[in-house]
Amino acid sequence: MPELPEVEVVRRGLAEHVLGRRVKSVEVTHPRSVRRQAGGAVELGERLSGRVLRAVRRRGKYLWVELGEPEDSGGEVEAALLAHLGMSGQLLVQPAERLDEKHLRIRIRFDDDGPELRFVDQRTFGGLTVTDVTGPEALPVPVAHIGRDPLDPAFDAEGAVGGLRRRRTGLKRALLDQTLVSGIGNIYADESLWRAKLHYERPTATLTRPEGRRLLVAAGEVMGEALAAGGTSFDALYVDVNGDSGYFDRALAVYGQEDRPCPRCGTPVRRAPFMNRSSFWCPTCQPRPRRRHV
DNA sequence: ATAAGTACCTGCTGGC
DNA sequence: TGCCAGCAGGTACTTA
Repeated sequence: MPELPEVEVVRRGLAEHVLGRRVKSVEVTHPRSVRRQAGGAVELGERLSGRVLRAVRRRGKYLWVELGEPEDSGGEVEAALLAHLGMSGQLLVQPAERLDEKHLRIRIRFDDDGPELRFVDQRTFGGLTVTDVTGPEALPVPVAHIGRDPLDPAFDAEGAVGGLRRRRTGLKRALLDQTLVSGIGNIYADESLWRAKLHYERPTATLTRPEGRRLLVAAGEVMGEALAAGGTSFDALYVDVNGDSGYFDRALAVYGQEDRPCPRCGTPVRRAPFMNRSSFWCPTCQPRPRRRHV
């Protein structure tokens, strides 16, 4: 469910509501939500309790909160609370007296007895872990292999174009692979390809440099616009930390728009199965590539 | 080494 | 009305 814009909305919400707060206790109500944590629920609680939540950071769809001590004032960070929302994860800031959500998986209480942080996740593909951070950028270990995303000021677009052209696969598969460019999921892949007028099965090896630049610019634009709209929500599964939905779904050109007119040319949008999901595209603006030599 | 297939979950919708 | 197949925003592991 959540792709970069939705995760960034959550990041901003956390920055607003949990920074500087000291964790009192952690309650795990579903083991799968901590399956990536060495030592499971016990170790998560031990590594989190007593720590103060510092900066909230994000790369692609990964989100983490740097952990500090009550007395320190922003020295070296060695650990972080890492979150991935998977397909249906939510991080909610809720008053303690609020009734538990049906799919509440992890609850984090704070010393100040203010609103608690809840991880709610219907499908349990997401999870929380406390991990060490590594390298000059202090990235959590599981994030070290994730590429920068198009909204990162240090994103290297030329490098990413070169990387795309070196792959031997289809364009959309390459966009969904988070190692080259991160943050793009099924919705924004289709929207980016539509903006750049490229077919999702275009072989990456035949992509020209200008086409590659166009695609990455489109990806940055569409995700930036979605962020400004508060993200995309089709239903209550994607919400910000206050439980509110975004409204970028109204601006989607092709995703979920089968048989509706392409906003650019009016041709009915098509849908086809792709990687156990769906791809949506305009057959006029994004013609299927003719088989050509590389 | 890279790319593709499969597994992991719950809940909702639509067709029969 | 009920049942079941199909589908949903993602990643990680295995296999070729």
